[in-house]
Amino acid sequence: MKKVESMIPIKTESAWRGTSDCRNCGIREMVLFANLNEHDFAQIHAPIDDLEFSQGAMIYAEGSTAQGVFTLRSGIVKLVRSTVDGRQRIVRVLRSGDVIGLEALASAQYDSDAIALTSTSVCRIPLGVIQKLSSGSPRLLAQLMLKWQQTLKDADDWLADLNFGTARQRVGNLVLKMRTAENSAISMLFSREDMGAMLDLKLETVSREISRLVREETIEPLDKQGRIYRVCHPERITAH
Amino acid sequence: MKKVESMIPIKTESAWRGTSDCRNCGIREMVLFANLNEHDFAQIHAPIDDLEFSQGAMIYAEGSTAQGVFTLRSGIVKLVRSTVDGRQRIVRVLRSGDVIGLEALASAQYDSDAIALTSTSVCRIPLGVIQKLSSGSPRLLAQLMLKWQQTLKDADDWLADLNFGTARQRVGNLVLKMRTAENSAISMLFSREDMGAMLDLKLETVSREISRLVREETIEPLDKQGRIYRVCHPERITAH
DNA sequence: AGCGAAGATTGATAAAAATCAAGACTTGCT
DNA sequence: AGCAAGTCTTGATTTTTATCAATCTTCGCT
Repeated sequence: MKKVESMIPIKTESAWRGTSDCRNCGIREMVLFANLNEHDFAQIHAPIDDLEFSQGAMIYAEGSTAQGVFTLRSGIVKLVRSTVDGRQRIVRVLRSGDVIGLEALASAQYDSDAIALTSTSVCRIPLGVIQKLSSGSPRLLAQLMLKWQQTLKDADDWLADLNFGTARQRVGNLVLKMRTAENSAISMLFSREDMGAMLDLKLETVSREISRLVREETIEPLDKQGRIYRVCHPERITAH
Repeated sequence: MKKVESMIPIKTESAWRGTSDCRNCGIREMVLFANLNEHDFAQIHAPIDDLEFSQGAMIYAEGSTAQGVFTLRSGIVKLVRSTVDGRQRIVRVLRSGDVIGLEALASAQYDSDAIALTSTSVCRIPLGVIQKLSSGSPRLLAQLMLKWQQTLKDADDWLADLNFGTARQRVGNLVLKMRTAENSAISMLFSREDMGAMLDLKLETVSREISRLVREETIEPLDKQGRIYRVCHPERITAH
């Protein structure tokens, strides 16, 4: 009953880019180490690796033993679960500043596959580092709570916004959700098959709804492969 | 555009049943205070209230300021979010031993409505108690991580299992998920409208699929209102 | 530049679910 | 017991989405 996709060998190439200098990290305010002080940093004894994954590479597999928690510096990552009947369901998509694999802190294993949708740069923080800091630094503890809460809210948002209503509404809401942080008029999408797995729609239906949005001039394609769009009239998606 | 349901005045009756004696709580192993010792308990200075909510009562509202986190001692609670277009979406259902409103720890407000589906008994733990203990007790901290992780996994499970596939599969999976802890052959369901809001199906579709399961003798009704069923052949739901 | 593979689009048709509508069953109330 | 309100069930029909199938585009490769 295995689907063809699962036959394709999973790429696992990742490149070690060095050890992170967290004190001077460009996205430090967004992530776990946001408000640590020198005393906190002094307690970090294990190296925090800076890793690079290419598109399609698997960052970790569902059920595998966890070495650490990841911070997504750049790129887009999908969390995939296999359902009872063997199909693949994308439960969420993560972007810069998000924490990947937080669940490992509690159970030392991952609850889903994490796969890079674009080439991706992450920091891997060993579980021991977080465990040590969480009891010693109230600053990290607060940040950790915040990340748990954001992750949970994200999960619920994903369910409430993207898996409810007609195909038109779902595709529209995904377009809105995938607008970039830098420019809220630009939305970066995925392959039609991945979008289908996110929205519980078939890829043809996704394609039709995207085409319709383009035809109605609500969005405008900016590339030739149908991945980047300008959102001209977001209000037309929200409305109705 | 408001739906009729939202016009119905929300019942808020709750009864104070006293102050909890957490040391001797019957479900202590299941919940936050699982492995606290005497020293930890001595640090609890605010009273933990034992509250009772009747069916349909709201435990808290989305966006409201949080006084505490709740532990569900008995009963069933739905978490409801209003979507952009004003409809109601049930994001999850919680049962005995689950923690309600964990998100309040990070942001001091709740991310959804919590409404009792049956009459319900909860403990309310003031935020301050958990904040104090989480920095002082590694035992509570570990338990807290575990609850975050369980809650997140629950959310993702809900999405992957219950909002994917045909109406038949969704209703079937809900029946399986709602089997009671005491007797895995008994499943306790909800109003067809609530089930629809959980599965993103219309109530008539839910009704038809339940009828079909009964007709095919996969499940057997045990009450007259269609809330309690015996699951005779769980394998028929999983299969195909 | 031409070829081939992978992905996207579009069309025709079938299947699934929503909608509209009627009737049946439960339960609480007087 | 009888009535009323609410919920559940079932049927007929329409709308939406899936399925099957045929191009069309883009992009990497030689």
